[in-house]
Amino acid sequence: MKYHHGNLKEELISSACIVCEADGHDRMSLRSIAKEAKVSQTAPYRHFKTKESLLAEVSSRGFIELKEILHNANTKKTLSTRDKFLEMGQAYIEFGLSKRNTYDLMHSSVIDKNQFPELLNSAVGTFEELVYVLAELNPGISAKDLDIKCIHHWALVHGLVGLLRNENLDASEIDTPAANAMGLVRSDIKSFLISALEV
Amino acid sequence: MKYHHGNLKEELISSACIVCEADGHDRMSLRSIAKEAKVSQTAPYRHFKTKESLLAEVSSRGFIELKEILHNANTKKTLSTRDKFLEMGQAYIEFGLSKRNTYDLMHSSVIDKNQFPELLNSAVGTFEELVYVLAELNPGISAKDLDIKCIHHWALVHGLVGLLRNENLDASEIDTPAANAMGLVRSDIKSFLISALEV
DNA sequence: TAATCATGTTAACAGTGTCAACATAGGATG
DNA sequence: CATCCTATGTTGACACTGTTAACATGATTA
Repeated sequence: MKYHHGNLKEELISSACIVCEADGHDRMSLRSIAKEAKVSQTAPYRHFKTKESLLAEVSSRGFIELKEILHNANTKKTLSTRDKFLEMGQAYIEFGLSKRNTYDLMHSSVIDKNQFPELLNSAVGTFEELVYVLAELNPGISAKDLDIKCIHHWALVHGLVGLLRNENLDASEIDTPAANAMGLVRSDIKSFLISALEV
Repeated sequence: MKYHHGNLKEELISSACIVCEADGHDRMSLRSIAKEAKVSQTAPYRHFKTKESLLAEVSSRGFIELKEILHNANTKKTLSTRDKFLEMGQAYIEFGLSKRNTYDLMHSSVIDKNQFPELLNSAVGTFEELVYVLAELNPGISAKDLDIKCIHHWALVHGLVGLLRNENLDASEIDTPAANAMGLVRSDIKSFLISALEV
């Protein structure tokens, strides 16, 4: 039983990633993940100033993973630019729905991104993938219009994730226009994207 | 000093609404709002089974207020249908940005909406305002297409709020495409809506 | 008047983030 | 090699949290 762990910081982060996704970031306690690493409850404070800064690391990794996913969609060589774009949209939504709690953390206000420059970088970096493909899709577009188009499409998929995630009406216990529409979109996200993005 | 408060439930709710908006729902403690009402820390449990159920009430009121705001925008008699629609979009975004923390709570996953039928009703009820104006704007549209259009536009404004809220880059401390675009859109939301909604 | 019941209180529990004070190990320096 | 420094661990404590159980009060109702 050695006194020093050797790889504690990394283990805490990856453990936090797992717990956050499994239980939600608000249900994750610093003490519990310290215990999981077989380490005292205050050991994490040697590596993270606060709980928030550990969560910032988790969030940052989420953005990095999302960026990779988008990048993969954007570099499928067999696809046309338009299809790459659609693929990215689907990939984004899939990430938001499958990594639900992590996605939640990434857009949560419990972390002040301005306090964590690295996180801020990861977050805005994700944006770049969208810029690339939209530039390719709209040759000759002005920088300003390109930026606005990015916001437009990003907002759309981000908003859709929010709606599909929060209004979990797929249990179809209630019968309202909102529930019906949600189910409709969910069952065929690609068609929705084609009509909404008008590409 | 009377033993019974008389109007505790209502006071707790309105107090919770204020604190939630001021500090964020995660920083609100049941004890602090009990103290504010000059009542013991366990008194709230006579009116709310858990803290979550008090937050559900706050969230529900948020949806009701939002619905009213949208309804007001939708019933400005001097406006054309198209302008009413734009007004609603702006009003939605304005609500999301000004009642930031309340909006956060409304879309937070700390409350399981399925456990609070009244909250669920308030939430989906907000959707209806959008249905009305879009139906008027698209005469003869099929029910299915109408639903999908609603999702589309709702997702757009909801997503935009999320982006503008989370990536608080208006301090312009960093200079990236994302930050620039965000500032651009923020400074003229109406123009953005016109181009994005293509109305 | 007497009983019931909604609504308050106090005391306690387990759990939380965080800090101060101390312990240990391993690498740098003489 | 001996010594010190620093990074990294531990223990104990503090104030705070949500929540429950047991008890008190006062208004309504039989």
